[in-house]
Amino acid sequence: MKDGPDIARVAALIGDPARANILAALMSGKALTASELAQEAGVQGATASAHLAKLEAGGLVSPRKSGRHKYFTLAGEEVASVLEALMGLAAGKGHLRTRTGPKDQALRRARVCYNHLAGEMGVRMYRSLLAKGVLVGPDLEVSDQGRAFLRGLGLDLEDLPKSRAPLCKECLDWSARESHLAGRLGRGLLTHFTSTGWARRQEGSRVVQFSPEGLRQFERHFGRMAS
Amino acid sequence: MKDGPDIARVAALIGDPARANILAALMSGKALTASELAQEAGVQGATASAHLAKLEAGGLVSPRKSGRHKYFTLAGEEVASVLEALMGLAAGKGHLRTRTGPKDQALRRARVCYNHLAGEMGVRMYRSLLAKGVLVGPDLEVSDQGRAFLRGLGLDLEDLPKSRAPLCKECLDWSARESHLAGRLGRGLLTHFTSTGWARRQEGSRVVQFSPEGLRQFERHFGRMAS
DNA sequence: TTTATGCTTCGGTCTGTGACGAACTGTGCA
DNA sequence: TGCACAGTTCGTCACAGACCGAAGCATAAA
Repeated sequence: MKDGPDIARVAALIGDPARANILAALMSGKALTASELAQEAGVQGATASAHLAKLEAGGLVSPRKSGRHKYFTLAGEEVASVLEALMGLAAGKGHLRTRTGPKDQALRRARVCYNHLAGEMGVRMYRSLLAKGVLVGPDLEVSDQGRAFLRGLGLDLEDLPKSRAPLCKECLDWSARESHLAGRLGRGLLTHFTSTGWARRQEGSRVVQFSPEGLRQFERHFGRMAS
Repeated sequence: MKDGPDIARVAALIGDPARANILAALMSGKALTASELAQEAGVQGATASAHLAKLEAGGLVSPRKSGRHKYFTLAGEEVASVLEALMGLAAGKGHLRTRTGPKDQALRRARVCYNHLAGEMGVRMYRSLLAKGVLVGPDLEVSDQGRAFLRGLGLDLEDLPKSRAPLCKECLDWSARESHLAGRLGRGLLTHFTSTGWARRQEGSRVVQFSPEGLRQFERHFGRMAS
């Protein structure tokens, strides 16, 4: 039964603790330099460099040189998806790295997944968009009324950066075990929330913090959050 | 940034070639004995036993003793999902284990994913079910007209084995890069296809072979397949 | 230029772990 | 009762690869 793609290579790449830490750090969606990643991973620069070379060769991260710095990002949404799915498995088995604390609570509620909103609030938003008929069909197209709804939020689809990446894509959530919205629209919504001041990214973590006013607005458009 | 679950442990578990082969073999959905898995993985019995113990401790496979045999299956749909997602990544990077041959073609067209239908035909079926309104809403509930449609196929929801597992669940396809249907209904549909003789499982592989009549029926209900 | 900094390459050490054969346990069949 | 077979346990071995410090290149600032 040696059908199909070589799964072990990719998994082994993710399977090293240092590399896993690097990838987890990159899940924030930010581009980080080699030395920042070395610190995140808890290893020396030389070691991190070797790890990053492997990740790059394996197509999991993309480098971008800028001056004497080298910035790394995840290679794409698909990589982020797999990482979230793996977190789902690990969390389900109770292999939590840290005991569930207040920070963990915040992570479950709202966090950045690569470049879009995840956690309970991300799931809530996704379900609401489907229920309202903003996203329709198997391909998650934006309906006409959906465009109107988004404009009501202050977001115009035409303003989104154009690229070959799909407009809408679903991504499985490790904490809520349900899908949330990724893709260009997912990214657009998150940046919209932060740029309007409804939410802000917590420094050095993936937590997304909503302001009281931002939460009120969020609930007005997407329905009430439990508790 | 040591947030979240311990992803490295699970990934390392999958990252060993022998274990990856074992898991890939179990993706057929069949329960296999320790020695069969040893052969699949290409290692001696003792080695396989050690690997299986680790996989079991990690919660990726579930054992079931029967006489002097010990059968293993994947621990659940979620595990299968992650494996498919990993295959997607690996395939996308061109890390194909084998050069694309006729068998690979057949795998892309229709194959078993744990216990349900995947590949182009699985994706086609899933999209058709959504378009027809058989499955509705963010939770993929079966509508009333959906029940009628399924009865027309000869499948009664009441006949499905009851369990706590969700009725409908989506699973990402590595070859088509779109979702297909998992969950109890996904399983029910595949077994329905095989029990009516529309399709049969190819021995020792994950390929699903549709008979001419079966293909005709499939297309009548779910729309025409390309080429 | 010189100096400082970020990253990579090189050489060397060391731990982890995957591999095997052989011996042991337990179940089923004759 | 004895044999055959499935699976596990144990001891040993060997290799891969993770890690570090120091030296080597770059690029940017002084």
